[in-house]
Amino acid sequence: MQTNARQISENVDNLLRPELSRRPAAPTAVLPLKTLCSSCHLRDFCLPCEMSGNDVEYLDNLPFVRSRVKAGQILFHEGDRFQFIYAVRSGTFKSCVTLADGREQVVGFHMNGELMGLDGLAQGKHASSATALEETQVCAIPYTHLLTLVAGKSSMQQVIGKLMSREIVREHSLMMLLGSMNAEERLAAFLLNLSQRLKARGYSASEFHLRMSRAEIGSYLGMTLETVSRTFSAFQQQSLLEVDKRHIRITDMNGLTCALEKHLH
Amino acid sequence: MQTNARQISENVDNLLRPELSRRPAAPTAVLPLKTLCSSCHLRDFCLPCEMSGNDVEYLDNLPFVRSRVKAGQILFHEGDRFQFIYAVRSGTFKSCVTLADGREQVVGFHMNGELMGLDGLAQGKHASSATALEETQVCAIPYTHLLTLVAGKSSMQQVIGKLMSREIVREHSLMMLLGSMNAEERLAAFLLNLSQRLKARGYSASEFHLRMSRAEIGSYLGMTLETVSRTFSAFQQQSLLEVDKRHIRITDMNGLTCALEKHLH
DNA sequence: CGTCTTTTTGAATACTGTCAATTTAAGTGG
DNA sequence: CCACTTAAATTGACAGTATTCAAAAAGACG
Repeated sequence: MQTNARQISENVDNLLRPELSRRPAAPTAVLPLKTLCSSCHLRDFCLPCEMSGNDVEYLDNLPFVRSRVKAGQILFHEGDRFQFIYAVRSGTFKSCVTLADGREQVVGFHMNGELMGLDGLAQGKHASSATALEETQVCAIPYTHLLTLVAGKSSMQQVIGKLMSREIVREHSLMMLLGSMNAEERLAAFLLNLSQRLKARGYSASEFHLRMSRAEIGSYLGMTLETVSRTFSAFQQQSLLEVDKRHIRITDMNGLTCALEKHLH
Repeated sequence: MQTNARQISENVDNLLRPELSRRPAAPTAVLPLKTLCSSCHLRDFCLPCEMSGNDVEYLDNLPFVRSRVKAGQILFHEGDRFQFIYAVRSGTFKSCVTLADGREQVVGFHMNGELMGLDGLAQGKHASSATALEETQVCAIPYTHLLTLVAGKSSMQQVIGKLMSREIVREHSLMMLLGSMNAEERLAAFLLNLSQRLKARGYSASEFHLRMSRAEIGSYLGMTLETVSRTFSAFQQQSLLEVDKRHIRITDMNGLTCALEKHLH
């Protein structure tokens, strides 16, 4: 499972600061091709979002590195030194926190254009780990470079603050979900959220493939994998979904939305 | 319950920008006394924490305003325009998010030195509300002023990022709690966290008064007020605590810590 | 083609929620 | 100061939802 994750992280690091490099970078892990933020097809979802055109071109001076992470590999571990924030270019990640006794909790799923690693700033160490759920590509953005780049540019400083704040808001919703929803509401909220994010990226809102296992969904939603499976079956019986393993087709979007508010009489 | 909260917020605003004031500021709500960050007794917990001495003195130029909020009053509502971040000077707040159907979830309790309102940056509107649980005092720090003040001072920019990141990390723990702990573990985690924060502020770690109701604790921990009450009784029977309504005495700190890990065999 | 993992489903259990009654504390007003 | 009202907390009985344990089916992979 968790193979050369640190290796990759080091490779990214080494490319950025070759003078510190001890080992040659693994060519399979790093894509030397430089894509500029200003011309990136993800610029409306990623770091550049909410920036003015000028600011985005300013971002092009950022020495970030694109890197591949294969399914099951870990991009960064809990406790790793915080150096980069990562933007997902393609594929899906999960981020997890681990309890002393080994219990693991999925705290987020991340798809293209979304940022990971912002929780590392607090302690200078990552507070969660990020694992690829499929073949993925990420941009590793060196945080200190980003800081110096935006110094003085208050419009750009704001953007980073906003992105962190957005993460706080996102976690609020998840706490709401975990704290006061039943199994059906949780899964409905999860699917509708996924649907929206896919739609915003130009994919179908009603038909998609889950990149995560029942166990991972369960960990994220605070329930067991069996309950996740049963709830999928229940939705199918209510003719809200068609489920075939990880392939989902939402046949009654309104009905699913109602399942979110079913709790009240 | 929720009386002149917006009023107070406006008063703070008006004091800072008197040219916009329509109504005189309520003198009971605002304390004109200026306390400097550099000489504040909370500087090690609040905004100045992790700043160098020079930077803290720089903070003294910040035109923040101290304000009183009485028990039950709301400092800011969900959806209010984001202008200030608030630092608790004394007393306790809860912050809540509300679902469309009216369900409310407590997402945090805040005591002296802790910041509130950072979630408002994302949308320019507060994503949660803050309600005083007792007689309180807060410093209202105008965010745009703070931004201009730290512009160019990268060491100070960092601090704001760290504070937001810390909030993300804090919410991770709560998600862990809500997602994978049972009632006893949740209450134990809550009490131990409270105990630590009180201790850090020079109060007793083992004996304290809860400022929040059973219902508020329950909302925060994702359980009903009855279960909270029963779990308090259970801890009392296990001789971990002595409970008298809201007065708590932890008689077996180790035992309580063990209750956090009881879930494993 | 066999092994391993993932998913589904069933049955029994356990935990927490719901409903209800009681106690205690805290105000309120005559 | 006391009767009255209201709110908060405790406790019991019961119901319901989700978990646990177990088994079987369906893919995925070498």
